[in-house]
Amino acid sequence: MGIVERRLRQKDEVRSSILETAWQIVKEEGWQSLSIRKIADAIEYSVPVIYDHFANKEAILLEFGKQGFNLLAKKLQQAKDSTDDPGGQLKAIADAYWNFAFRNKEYYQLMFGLGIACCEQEKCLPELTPFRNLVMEPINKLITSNKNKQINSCLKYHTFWSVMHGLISIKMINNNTEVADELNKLVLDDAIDGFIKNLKG
Amino acid sequence: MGIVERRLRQKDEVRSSILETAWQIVKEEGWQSLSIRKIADAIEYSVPVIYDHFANKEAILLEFGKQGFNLLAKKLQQAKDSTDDPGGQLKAIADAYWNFAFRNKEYYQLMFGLGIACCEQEKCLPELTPFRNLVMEPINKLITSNKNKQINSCLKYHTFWSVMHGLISIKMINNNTEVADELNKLVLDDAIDGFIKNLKG
DNA sequence: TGTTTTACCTAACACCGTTAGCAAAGTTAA
DNA sequence: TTAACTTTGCTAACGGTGTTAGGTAAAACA
Repeated sequence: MGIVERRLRQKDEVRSSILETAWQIVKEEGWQSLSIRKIADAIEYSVPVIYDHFANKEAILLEFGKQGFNLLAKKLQQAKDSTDDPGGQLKAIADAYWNFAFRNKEYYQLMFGLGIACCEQEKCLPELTPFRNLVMEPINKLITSNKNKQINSCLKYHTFWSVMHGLISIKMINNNTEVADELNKLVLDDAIDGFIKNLKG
Repeated sequence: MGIVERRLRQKDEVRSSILETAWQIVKEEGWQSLSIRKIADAIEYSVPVIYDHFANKEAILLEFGKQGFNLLAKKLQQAKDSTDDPGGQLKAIADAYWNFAFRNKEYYQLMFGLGIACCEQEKCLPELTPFRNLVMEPINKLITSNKNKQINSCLKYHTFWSVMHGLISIKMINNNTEVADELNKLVLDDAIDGFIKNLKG
């Protein structure tokens, strides 16, 4: 009897509509003004229904954080697959990371915004491992083709990531004030070029 | 007649005690749990009194943001004054910036935390100009002693700052998980070394 | 001493996240 | 078909938030 299945399906539909609606609110008003009551209003259910699907508000934000990490991983994979040259791969990855951040500002802020749901706990860090492996491989290749093999690749991975995040954060903070958009692209290229040059020795 | 002066003095004392109390709460419970009512309770005044001194809660946070920028500027100035060698100056500045961030975590998060009072508006950016000038000078010196003088120093300043911020943010997000503390220092040195090497050409 | 300004408070408004408890509907078994 | 049970969804509340309107009592001034 498919009754129980239909029920599960219906429950899943409510869950989905919660996420969809929440995401729409985040996109339109920013995640700071997302509220349980707004979601409930929009999906035309009462407030407590939402708590049948999510433990609390943070769990909803966390869901988006995970979505973001998965989407990012996909984009970075595609970037890496676009070429075989390790240096080119790093450049492509950096570019894809950059584009992801600004084409999905809401995701990025949710994923890395200080003080918010995701990434403060260790829980959600597993989603980062694909990223790590992705970046680590070309770095390792560049190092092995280098004279000075004493370089710590884990350290280099960390540097790469931090540099990326820094460039993006500062641009997001400055928003459209002060620094022109083309300049920001130059800053990215500059930093990544320097990083790769440094890797090659 | 000093009556009006005494009054102003008393009013200033209340203002100061608001800021002191607020800062204590921020240090003890984090800025996310700072509330007007908590401040009012602690200073033993009613809630609306606080609005005689600050337009709203954000204005209080903004005040701390400004304090933070001024303190940072002082620390960086000291760092720069510690040596005459431009490369050494950049290193010292980077070190001081790093230390400031982690010794004054609350300040740093208030200054750069996405979605919070400071630095989303253009208003508070003036406080950043000392930092800019400070970093720009040694960068310019390094460039002029370089063969390839086509390098844009404004771009380099921006890169320097972004890299710094990225390293710090990622460490703050990861907190004490995953990456050891000594490694983080290495990452900083690595990135800044690479940056300076790149500058020298 | 009466008038005006200032300081301060109570009480409210409109939100927020979260939960207890109840009513209605749907499902199952006798 | 009826009775028992489970699920679903609601109302209403609790305790919290930022913010403000309006009134009172004290202080300063004429």
